[in-house]
Amino acid sequence: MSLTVDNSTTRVIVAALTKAIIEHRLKPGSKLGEQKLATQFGVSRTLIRQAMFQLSQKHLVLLEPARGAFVAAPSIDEARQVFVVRRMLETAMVEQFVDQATPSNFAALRSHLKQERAAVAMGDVGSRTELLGDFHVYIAKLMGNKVLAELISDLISRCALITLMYQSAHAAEHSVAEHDEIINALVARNKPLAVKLMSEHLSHVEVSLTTHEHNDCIDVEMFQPA
Amino acid sequence: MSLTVDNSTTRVIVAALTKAIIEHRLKPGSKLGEQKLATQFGVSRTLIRQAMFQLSQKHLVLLEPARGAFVAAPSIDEARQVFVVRRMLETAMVEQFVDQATPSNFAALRSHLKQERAAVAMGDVGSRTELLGDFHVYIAKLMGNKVLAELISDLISRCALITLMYQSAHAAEHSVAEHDEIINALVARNKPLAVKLMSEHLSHVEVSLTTHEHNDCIDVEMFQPA
DNA sequence: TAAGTGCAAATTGTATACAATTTTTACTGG
DNA sequence: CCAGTAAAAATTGTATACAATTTGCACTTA
Repeated sequence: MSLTVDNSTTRVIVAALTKAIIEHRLKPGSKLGEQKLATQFGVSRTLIRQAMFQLSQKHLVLLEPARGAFVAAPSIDEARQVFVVRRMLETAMVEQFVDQATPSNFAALRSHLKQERAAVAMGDVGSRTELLGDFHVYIAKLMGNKVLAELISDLISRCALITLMYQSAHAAEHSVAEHDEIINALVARNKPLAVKLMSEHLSHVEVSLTTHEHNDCIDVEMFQPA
Repeated sequence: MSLTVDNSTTRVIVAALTKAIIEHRLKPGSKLGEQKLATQFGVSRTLIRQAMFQLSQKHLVLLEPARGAFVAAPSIDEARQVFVVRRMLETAMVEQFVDQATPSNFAALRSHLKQERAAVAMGDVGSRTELLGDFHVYIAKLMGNKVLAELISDLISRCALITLMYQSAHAAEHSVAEHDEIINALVARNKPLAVKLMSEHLSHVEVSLTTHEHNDCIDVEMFQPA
């Protein structure tokens, strides 16, 4: 998201809660009481409120006026909209990248792919999803467009909840394989193929999510902040 | 931006400051002291801090840790990046809109254009720029994609400072004329033409901004909150 | 029993108080 | 006169206190 702010304490809280939400130790719909969190983290409500603000920006929590903060429960429809936007943005991005990419850019992507493989092999859901998403952000960064990179990062984090909720280990492996194909198309400077592969890749990810039904789990549950 | 939060008091403050920044009563680079603003608005620093957070999300102010808030001074280069992204997003949007738009959608766009003309005729810089930007957001809304609408809205507000800084009345009229042409292409379901016109339109807006030099004005100045 | 009412407890919203940091100012020494 | 430094003032960061609102529960009543 790249908030320019952040006194690191708040950042720690945001990171911990993000991890907890992503790992489903905090379930969608469950309430995040300020005092409860404040005592858990050993800080005042002030910092918790700041963290809630930032998490709401990441669409990980929903702030309801005078009622409090709740872990977001994004609808499948919202996720679908996100993927429509991602296809728009990322096919155009790939198209442009093919024209301007340098050999070192390709090397960087290949290096990143290696990390993805490692993470998938390890089986840690959190870092796996993070790295799979970073692949897309990384391309934007290599193009030197910070705005684009931030935007894609936002879009990915926006449906991170859904992704984590539904993406299986198998689908993760599939993603890595497709990233590999995309890189090959980029290296070959095959623009139509790269665009096609990226578009299909995003569709696959989307389908792998939306085929599952959206079961609202509203259990409130305790969690340990690291 | 659509923060889900907001107790209306903060919203008022954000709106007032946004207006002040956009109308250059608060100049880029000038400091926004918390206590000063708090007394001006007759509230506590708490609400001012909330407002600063939100304004930093809109890229209208820059938050520097332990140093305070400053009116943003976006670089021309950042604006250029924003326009690269907008072209990616909005050409794809138009492409899709041609396929799915209904006659009532067209009527809605025409109606909006009428408002734009009125605003440009009136000469109020603030509402003029707002309406010109809304045209783009409106298309996204008509497509039923809230995520896309929010995103485009963010992108527009992101360089609102620059737009306001440099867009002349003449350029505004030009924009309205181009909006008109775009609508005509959409109504004719002429996809390639619509895409081309949208792309060129965004380039024109961009050029009309970047041809000016970026003079950093760092004067600190008082302002009256309505 | 189910719905409705009103008070009590809990929770969020805002203001204020205190701590930590930065900026300014005044002073010293070269 | 200028650079460097230390104390003072101002400003931001965090915690706490109080106000306003919501939630929960006991109780009444049809």
